[in-house]
Amino acid sequence: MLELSFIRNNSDEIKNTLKKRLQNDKLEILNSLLKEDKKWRENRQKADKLRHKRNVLTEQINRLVNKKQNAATQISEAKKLAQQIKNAEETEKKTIKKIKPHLLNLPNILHKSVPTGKSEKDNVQLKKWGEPVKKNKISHHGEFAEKNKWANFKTASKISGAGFYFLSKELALMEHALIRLALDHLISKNFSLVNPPLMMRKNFYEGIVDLEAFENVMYKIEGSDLFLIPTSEHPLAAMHFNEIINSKELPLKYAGFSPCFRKEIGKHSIDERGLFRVHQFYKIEQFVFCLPQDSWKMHEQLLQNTEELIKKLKIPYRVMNLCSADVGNVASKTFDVEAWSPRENKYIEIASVSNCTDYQANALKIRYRKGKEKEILHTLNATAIPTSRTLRLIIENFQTDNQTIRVPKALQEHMNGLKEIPLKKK
RNA sequence: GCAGGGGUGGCGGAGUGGUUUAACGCGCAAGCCUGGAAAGCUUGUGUUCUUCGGAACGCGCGAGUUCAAAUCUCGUCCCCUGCGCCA
Repeated sequence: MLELSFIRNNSDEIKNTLKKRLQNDKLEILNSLLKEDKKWRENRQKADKLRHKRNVLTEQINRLVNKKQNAATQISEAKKLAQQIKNAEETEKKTIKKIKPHLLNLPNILHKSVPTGKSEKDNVQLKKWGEPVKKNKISHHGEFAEKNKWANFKTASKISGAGFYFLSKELALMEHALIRLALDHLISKNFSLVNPPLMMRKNFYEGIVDLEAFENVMYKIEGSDLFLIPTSEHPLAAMHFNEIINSKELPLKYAGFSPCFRKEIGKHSIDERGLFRVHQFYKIEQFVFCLPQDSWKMHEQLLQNTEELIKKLKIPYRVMNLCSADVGNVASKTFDVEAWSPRENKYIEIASVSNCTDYQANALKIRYRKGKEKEILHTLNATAIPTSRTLRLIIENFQTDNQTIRVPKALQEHMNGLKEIPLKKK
């Protein structure tokens, strides 16, 4: 959520961002917001004056009552004020109610290094790593997993629906290995590990998540205002809600671990037989609170951490600088890390690294203290490893001709030393 | 789930309808002092609006009573204690 005072003084910058993001329809929201804000401030002054009058009268009454003198005149005068104040306050409330949704609708300001573009096709490739191998004969990862009894999509979809899966045996073990690999890596970089709540109240998502997520992405718990988390990013952000953090303690670096629950209604369909677009997966997330002047450097560092992990897995990847139309509303700039899929002969999205600047922290009132100053700090989030997609890419990239998978070296120590799965029968 | 107690600034903690409308302490910051530091002293330290004089709001959150609410009433969330239930 943008700061109201920022919006007042920087409407041109916001207009510019809206145009770049292809959200011209929101120009009206901005105008209406500025209008309502002006109205609110005018009404505020009117109400303040009335309340001041009442306070003066109250003080007089107070003095008279203490001296045991008659205050009837003042009391009746104050009574007359009551209705006027009530009216003014009601107008105030109404205006605020109009302003709030507008605030939630405006996206974060794009960083100047974000390329202008119209769709994901305009994302700019920053770097490439590894040798993408084209393979003609490669099994579909889902079928391959089913054949080895590592996954059961049929039964899962019967009992839970499409987009769910049972994982078993070596593949289930590999999921744990991936989690452990990511956690160890982040802990070695001084991140502190957090297992957050898996459900969170609606008001803590407001202003830190895209509005559409409530409808399209998040599962609501019936009979309460709790939502299942689509990523540990959200409870990690909310963890320091309404706090003032001493600048000496910054940056705060967290490694969040949780299952992620997503409805994903929208442009993309759910995988019938696969581990790519699913309703549930595990994710290790990097989340950072830092000083505003440090956030862009931190953004690069988080990307580097994510890259290091994929390099450890030896999966070829490339890094994309998302263009203006593709950066999410909450972020100011986002890198996507895309890993190579030999089956599809293309790179597919596996991680996302965002600097949300003060957008989330403003909504959650997370500030830092530096001398006398108190300011909103910056938040960043980045995928370390998402399990299901990574498992798919391992199955595809390390399939051998004799229908086994080489276990990436970095995972072997977390898989009882297994070098290849399934074990060949002698 | 039931009963009782509670929620006050960055923290601890006063205040139980009306005396400048959050005392006092700690922490933090700036200044003085110092060769430098510590200690000490002084000042500052909730939010918003403002015509920069001030003003309004603020005691978990939301309603209400009253001329006036941290204080009274109702709802709600959370914490503590005890009992119950449970993996």
